[in-house]
Amino acid sequence: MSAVTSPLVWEHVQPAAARRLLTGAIDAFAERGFQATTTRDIASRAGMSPAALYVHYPSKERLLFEISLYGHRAALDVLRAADTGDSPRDRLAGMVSAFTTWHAEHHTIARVVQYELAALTPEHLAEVATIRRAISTQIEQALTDGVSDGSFAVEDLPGTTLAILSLSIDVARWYSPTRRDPAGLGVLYADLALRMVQS
Amino acid sequence: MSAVTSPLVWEHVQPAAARRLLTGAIDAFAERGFQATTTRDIASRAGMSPAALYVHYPSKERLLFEISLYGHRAALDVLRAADTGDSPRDRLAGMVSAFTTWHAEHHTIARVVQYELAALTPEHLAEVATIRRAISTQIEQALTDGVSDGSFAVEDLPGTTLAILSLSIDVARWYSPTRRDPAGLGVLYADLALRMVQS
DNA sequence: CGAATCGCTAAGCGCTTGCTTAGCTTGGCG
DNA sequence: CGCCAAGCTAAGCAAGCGCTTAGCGATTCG
Repeated sequence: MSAVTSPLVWEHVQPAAARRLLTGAIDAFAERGFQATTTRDIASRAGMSPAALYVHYPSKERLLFEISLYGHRAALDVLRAADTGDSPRDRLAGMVSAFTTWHAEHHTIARVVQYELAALTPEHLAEVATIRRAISTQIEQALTDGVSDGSFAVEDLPGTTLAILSLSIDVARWYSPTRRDPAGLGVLYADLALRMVQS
Repeated sequence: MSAVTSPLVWEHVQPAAARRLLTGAIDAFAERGFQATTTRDIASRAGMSPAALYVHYPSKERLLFEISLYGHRAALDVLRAADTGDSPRDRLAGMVSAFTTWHAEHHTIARVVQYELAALTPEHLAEVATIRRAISTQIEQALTDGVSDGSFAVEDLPGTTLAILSLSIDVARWYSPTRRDPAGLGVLYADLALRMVQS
């Protein structure tokens, strides 16, 4: 489906120079990490002088926050859009498949989203943590419903929720586009998740 | 020594000042990341002046390499020591349980091991990559044996190997000692891994 | 004893960092 | 035309970086 496989769209970031800075920052943060990335590096990826960055963003951290916030929202949107099955089984399979595929397809931004949380200010981290809790709840609800109707057998509900999310999230750490295709990985992981919980 | 790093034994690092620098570096790297950690921070955790670090280690990167190398070797040793069951089922359960427990118990060093690879020099990274391949092989062999004797049904062998390892490794990202105990987590994850592959 | 060695500190070097300042160019509009 | 705001650059500042140097006190040993 298009929501899952379509590339991330950044048209809402205006003007174009701000957008070039943002996408350049995503690449740089994913490659080297936030701390090892210099404002000079980000600016040069956008074809600008270092000072131009501060016309559009007040700080390097703010750039990270915009990326993190948008990335978290996109991931939650993908999860919710995939939560459409008729049975808990279909819902879980659809969500794990979509969430995994998203982390593979957008592994660059996913890496920033998942591994640079510590570089955010406490206020910005709190804002992002709200979205993270919603993501977790989305999976946990499907598991709860499956236990209720007898299709799932789950002893440790929070632990199993965490494990399933963890599996998809860790894709961002190791994924490389030359190794396997995102959609196929989504199918494999949906199957593994189902086997983990089915009664 | 901090409570976090005490479970691992570092007596082989001599003299004691070098050991204090190393364990201080583990805590600092795990907390802030390699790039955000200063040599002044590491030295002050060991109760020394910054210059004293260079009496024992030629560079900050070398300190990371010693930590990464020892951590990888410890993880591989734990896996091999747990590969003692009579059946593929027992072997896989034992290894996943031990590997997961290790990542929870030593999540501080595990974080450095898993997330600071990019800060190593190419030569040091290559040395560590050899151990990582051995870790992967250890799990893959148990799966292969289980498929051969019919106890496992695995369609995508490298993909499933990666998923099982990924599940344990990601524990280092989120684990906090206040949330759950390492041994219980090992048992849960061993069960999840078995359900993923059993025929 | 004197000389050498070990483990350490105070001071600081050369460089890079995030960010600021001053000023230029461009295009829209009366 | 003159004026101004938007978007940019060149230059640079204060602070902090990894790492080096010079030298000091304690210990070891011929």
